[in-house]
Amino acid sequence: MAELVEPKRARGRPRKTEDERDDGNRRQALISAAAQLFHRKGYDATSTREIAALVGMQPGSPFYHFGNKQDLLLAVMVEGMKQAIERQRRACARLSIEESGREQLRALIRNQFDVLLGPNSDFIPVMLYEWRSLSAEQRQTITQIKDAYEAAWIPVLQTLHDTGQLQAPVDLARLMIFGALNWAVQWYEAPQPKSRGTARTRASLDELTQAALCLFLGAPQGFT
Amino acid sequence: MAELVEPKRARGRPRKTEDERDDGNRRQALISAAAQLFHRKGYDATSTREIAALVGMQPGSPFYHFGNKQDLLLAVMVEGMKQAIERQRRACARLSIEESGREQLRALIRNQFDVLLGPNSDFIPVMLYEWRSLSAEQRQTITQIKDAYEAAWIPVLQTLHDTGQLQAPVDLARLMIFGALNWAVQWYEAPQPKSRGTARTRASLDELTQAALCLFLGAPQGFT
DNA sequence: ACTTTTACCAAGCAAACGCTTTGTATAAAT
DNA sequence: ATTTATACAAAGCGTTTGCTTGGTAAAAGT
Repeated sequence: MAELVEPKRARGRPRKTEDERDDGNRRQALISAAAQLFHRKGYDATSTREIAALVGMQPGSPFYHFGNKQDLLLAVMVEGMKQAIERQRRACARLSIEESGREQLRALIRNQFDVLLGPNSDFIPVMLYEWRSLSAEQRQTITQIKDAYEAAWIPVLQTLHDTGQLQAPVDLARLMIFGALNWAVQWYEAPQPKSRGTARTRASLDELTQAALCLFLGAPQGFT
Repeated sequence: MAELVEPKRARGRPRKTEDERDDGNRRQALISAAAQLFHRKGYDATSTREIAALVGMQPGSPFYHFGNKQDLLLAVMVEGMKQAIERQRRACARLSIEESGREQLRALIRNQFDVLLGPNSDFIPVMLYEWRSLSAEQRQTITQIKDAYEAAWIPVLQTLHDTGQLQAPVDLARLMIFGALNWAVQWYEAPQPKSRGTARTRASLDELTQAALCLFLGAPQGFT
């Protein structure tokens, strides 16, 4: 957090070798700061001045890295989806081959909760709740990326539907399941690790995952 | 729609009899216009000038009826919840006594979709997606009203849980169910009544309700 | 007849906003 | 040694914003 403000970073032209180098970690700092503020206060209620201040820049400087405020918003979303897709890919790859449909769905749901509520989770909530502020073509861009992310869910839900574990139509089920999960950013508060007198215990992400599975598929049971 | 702009309404002091009169339909027009614009463009992206223009007022005039922009937002939400609670009350009252838990939930879900997506449905989406723009005390106000609205769901879900039709914990189930339903405002498009060549048929609110019931409770079945 | 209250209009103020422009220190490339 | 591209700082421009102020026509009350 303090690291973002202080370092008075290296200047001058970095080596732009054929693999195109590390490509500006100040730019990345702007994206992170923007994600944080967009998440906490919303896109319209966040000024570019605040974002600049959070990374220790002057008010006009972010516009060297981004053409305008909208482009910065798009960058936040693209960055978030890049991470989410990569994590989903790994979560699916971890599953042993021919795992049950229920366990496949569990892995997808758990990953979604992680992306929504886990550490470093400012990006995706911004994408979910601020996409109205994008231009039409920007919307098209992230819609494509989002479709690619959601595509992984369809075969899993189809299998569950075919085996009778999921009764609702697959396309509507997908939309409603995403709703149930995505809505958690509105109410979820992470459990405190060790506090003395907090009244109620807060649910962990594993408990949320379990509850979601029960809600959509019912209690675990043998084969039909 | 044209009615809002034209009439150059009656002036002068209305009779403030002991039942306090009809209380300003110009004020109501402002609330409706604000709901419409807040829903379409968001709170921050809507200026008070636009709201004034939509009802045919000058830029400063809304501030005669509302102390500030936030108060107008709160009025939109309170108005929406008032309607929603009244409709929910009527929907529950229509049910015959000792109806099954499943049918009670169906009535609640159907009403929720109506409130979210039916005609005159600008108010509640504004409440769901713009409550961050309220002050702390305003948030408290609508939280109380919302809790009263959601309270009707708890005994129904508890019954379904006790009879084994709903396996997930009641409190988490409630949150996730509301998520699944509320999220529909992000993707739902009403079905066109009579068009020639629209590719896919869009789901009706009844179909959505049926799909939601199947998703949460599974296929309908006899008694355990 | 007169006073009061309502419901605005007309005009504008101060602050904040996104963004542009100009200048400059630094470091890589030549 | 010189050039060139980077990564900003500094200043500010024009517009939009929420909101205020002062005035006023007309209905309602006395």
